[in-house]
Amino acid sequence: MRVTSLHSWAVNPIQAVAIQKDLSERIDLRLPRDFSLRYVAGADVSVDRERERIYAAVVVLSVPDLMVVEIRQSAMPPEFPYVPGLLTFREGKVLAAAFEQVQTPCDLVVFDGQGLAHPRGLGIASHFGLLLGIPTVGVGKSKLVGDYGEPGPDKGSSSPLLYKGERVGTVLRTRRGVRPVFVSPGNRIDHASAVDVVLGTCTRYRLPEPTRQAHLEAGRLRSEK
DNA sequence: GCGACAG
DNA sequence: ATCTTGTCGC
Repeated sequence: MRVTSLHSWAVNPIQAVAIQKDLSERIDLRLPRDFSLRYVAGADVSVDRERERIYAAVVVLSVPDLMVVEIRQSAMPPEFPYVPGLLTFREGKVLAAAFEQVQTPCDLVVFDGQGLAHPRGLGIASHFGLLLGIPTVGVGKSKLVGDYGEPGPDKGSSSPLLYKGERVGTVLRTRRGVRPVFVSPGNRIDHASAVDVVLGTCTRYRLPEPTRQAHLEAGRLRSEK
């Protein structure tokens, strides 16, 4: 996959915020007219503070069978601290290196984190949506910003996530009884479609397969040796 | 000043 | 994110 160089990764928190404000203006929540989901990818990272190493994995699955068809990994020293709201600048560089190796023509990517549901409207899913040029969805295990009502207990139950008077995502129950996940559009996708993609890629676990598989692969890379 | 705070 | 086996509950 081609990762557009819209900016440097060698920045400080002040510059990172400026980049987010600038890029957020380019977010488009409209689904491409010719969109069809044949291959979906998932991305995630694992961090080893002891070895001072951050491991990334991008896994591609076919749709609708959800079989893993490609796995790409990358590792490097962390160069940016974890700061709520600036996650992309900690995980971005190593993730980009993994995406560059992907050969399968992916139609959409699911990220472990927020998309639109971010202080400046540019969570990791939105940011990479711009860098990759294809639809992206953010699926966070917890909330970063916004208010919501607890969704019902059944799988598929949801409630809108609101922030500053706007809808920024959906709090979605992906399995009966489990804690809900926070789904938000990255770029080039709407709220309803984002939820459809998540429900369509969830099997027997709380997290969708793309992200779940990526999480496992990042962990395996970290464990080898 | 106080509370919130993706991974 | 990460430290970590068994165990309580649907």
